[in-house]
This record gives sequence, structure tokens and C-alpha cells, in this order.
Amino acid sequence: MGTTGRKVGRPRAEQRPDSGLSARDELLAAAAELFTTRGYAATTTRVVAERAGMRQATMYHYFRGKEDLLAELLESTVTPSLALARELLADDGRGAEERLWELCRSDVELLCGGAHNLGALYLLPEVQAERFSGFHRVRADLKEAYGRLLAATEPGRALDTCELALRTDLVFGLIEGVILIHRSDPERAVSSFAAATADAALRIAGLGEALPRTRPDE
Amino acid sequence: MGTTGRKVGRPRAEQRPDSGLSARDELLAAAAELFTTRGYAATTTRVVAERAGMRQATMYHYFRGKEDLLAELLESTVTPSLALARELLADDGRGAEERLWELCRSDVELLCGGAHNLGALYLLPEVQAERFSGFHRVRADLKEAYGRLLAATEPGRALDTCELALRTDLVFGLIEGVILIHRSDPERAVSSFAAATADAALRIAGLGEALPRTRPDE
DNA sequence: ATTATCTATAGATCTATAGATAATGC
DNA sequence: ATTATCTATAGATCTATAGATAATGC
Repeated sequence: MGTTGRKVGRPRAEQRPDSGLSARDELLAAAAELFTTRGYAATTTRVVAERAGMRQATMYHYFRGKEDLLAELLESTVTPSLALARELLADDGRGAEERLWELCRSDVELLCGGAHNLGALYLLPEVQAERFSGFHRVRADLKEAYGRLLAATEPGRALDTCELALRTDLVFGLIEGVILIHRSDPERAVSSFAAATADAALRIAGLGEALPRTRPDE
Repeated sequence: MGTTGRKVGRPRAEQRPDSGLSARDELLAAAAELFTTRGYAATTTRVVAERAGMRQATMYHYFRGKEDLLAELLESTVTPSLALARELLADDGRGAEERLWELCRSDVELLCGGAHNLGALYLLPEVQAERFSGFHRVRADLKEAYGRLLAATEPGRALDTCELALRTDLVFGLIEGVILIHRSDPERAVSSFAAATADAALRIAGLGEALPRTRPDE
């Protein structure tokens, strides 16, 4: 739908080769790139729309405003992550430590991979606003999953609630802020970087040396 | 200078009890709080000035513009940190591991302590701009100090350049993004949190269990 | 008729400058 | 005379809405 040459509706003022994305997705992609590089407040609706190949006002046909763009980007980033976390929580065939590692690795890949570094969205000051409570709820669930996996590990079961909360915060914070690390050397291949960061996350948690998994496939 | 009841110059439109800060420092303090909570682009010069007790245009008597406020805040945060790093690098009376720990602890305290969480400045997207190259230079020096301390540790000397760079990035990234972790539980006392984060940084670096320092003074 | 787009614009900003003003200092 | 402040404002935005327009679909 909307993939090849939309026909209905008034033609665009500037024609461009078809990107294969729907107009709505082009707006999201443009917003992702601009929000992550320039920031949310500094990005105008005009630049977003024009990068997506349409005039400023046309954006309002697809989104109620700028905030909706950010809300959708945030939720679309955290939701698949929570889905994986739920799967891993339910999977009692593997050790908790291994599953926590996998969750970390996958999240780093999600946040640093892809065309735009979506992880940078998490650093935007605007994200803290009440307006994005939908995102915050999913994020809280995700963090709880991190905490449960951590608590289920061998060394985790020995920790008191307070220490467990601290280590969860440290691990989750490393992952949420991983884009800062990625930025410092964007050349590093994402897949090996993700594995290395997952290793680091386990070391933070105090589960360092149990599994010598170092290299993932690929 | 300027501490008690400035007398010269036209009186302010709204008088307020003297804060003890100079007008310039009040502007910096206001900017710090607003930039860290609302973000840079979303903060207007009017709000900064008015929070500092003066009218918008008066700000320009002290700073050439909004950018100068951010530049000064950034540099004033990273400079003392680099000063400590230099001291620690020169101090060959103590082990590298202990000195790295101390640098991490001190930086966390700097970034999360104080009235405003200056660490949040590091997350602002605008900070990446060329405009703040002064800050970036000092920051690069600081990161190099982290790298050198890490390389000087017992296990660090065994690592190749690439692995060393990765671990430096991971440690430095944890510290730079520490405000994300602090935000998730602002009640936690900063001094014990700083020590715990320094512990975590060493574990990331792969130096975990050598020193059982856990609790600092206080 | 429906749809996707356009042009035009109201209303609300925001930054930075110009120039006046009300103190103290000498 | 110097200083710190003020008021006023030019010029440049920016968001969101109103309403026209140019396609296709039926």
C-alpha cells in the first residue's frame, strides 16, 4: 500500500524517485534522522516534511503534530524490545544469564543498527515529558524484565533488593546510553559491538566470567 | 564582587532577595537547570534571564548569546575533571586501577551532584556541534587519560590496542551517560552511588575483583 | 466522492540590537 | 563617566489551520 507511485490525490510539487516507503513512513524516517542528529526542539516540521518530499502542511495529513512523530518513534523502538524480553522471560530452557546477555545484545543492535541511530532518541530531554507516558509504561515493563532476568541468575539470587535494583539500573543505563559509546567510534561493526556491550553489561551485573561466549554468529 | 546588593546601574524591574551569586553566575545557574531539564533548543533566553531575576535583553550584557551559556557550562564541567585526571596520571604512588576508580567516582559525583544534574548537558544533541569544539578538545584529553590509566593496569597491559579502545569507550560511555542511571532513582545518595558506579566501571574494564574497596568515606 | 496534496496565512513566538534610563563613582 | 539595567522592536522564524486544487474511483 502506497509503495509504488501513489496515484490518487494532487501531485506533489517536487517529484522524486519513489523510495518504496509510504508517505507516512517517509515522514517517520525523516523525523528519526533529524531528531537524533539535531534534536527534537531544533527540528522544524518544515524540514521533516520537506525531507520526506512534501510541503510542511501536508505532514498534518498523516500526524496530528510533531509530538506524535516522536511518540510513534519511541514506541516503535521499545515495543519489539519488550516483545523479545517477554519471550526470553518465558523461555526456561536456557539459563537466566544467557538470556540476559541475549536481551542486551539485541537491544544494542536495535538502538545502534539501522539507518538512523534510534538510540539517540532516548537521550532527548523532551522524552521525559508526561506526553510520552505510553513509551514510559512500555519502557518500565522492559526494565522490569531486565530486573527479573538479573534476579534469576545464579549470583543474582544472593543479592538483596536494593543491590539488585542498583545493578538493574546500571545495566539498563548502559544499554539505554549505548549510543554515546557507539558515537565515539561509529566505524566499529554493530554486531560485534553489540556482543561486546552485552559482555560488559554482564560484567557490570557481576556475572562476568561464567560464560565465554564472546563472539556471536556473523 | 557583585555578591551583596549591586548598587551601580539602573535598578531591576522586579527586586528579589539577594542570592549571593553574581548576576552572571545566576544566569549560568538558571541556564544549567533549564538546559538540563527542558533541553537547549526548548529553553528561551527570556526564561533564562527571568529566572535569573532580570529582563531578557539584560542577559546580553553578560553573554554574547545562548550558545555562550552552554559553552561555558560544558567547559566548566569538564575542565576540573581533566585537572584531576592529570593529577592522577602523574601520581605514581598508587596503582593504576585505584586511580582509575577514583577518577570515575569523582566524575560521577561531579555529574550527578550539585544542584542541577550537569551530566544531562552531555546528552543534549546540540553539544555535538562544531561550535563547542573547545569543550570537545578538553573532553578528548579526558578520555585519553581514561585510556592511559586503563592501559596502565595489570590486566590492561595484556590487551591489544583495539580491545583497549573498546574498553575505554565502554567505561567512558558509562560515566558520560551516568545521569540516565541517576535519573532512574534520584533518591539514592550520590556519594554511595558514585562509588558503586566506579565499581561497575572497573568491572566493565575487566578489572573487577582485585580491590575490595566498595564503600568510600561518608 | 474521495484522496493527497498544495498555497496562504494567522497568531505566536524568539533572538538580538538600538537606544533610553537610573543608579553610583569621581 | 560608567555601569547595569530597562523598554521597544525589527526581522525571522515556526506551528497549525483554512480552504483550494488536481489527481483517481465509481
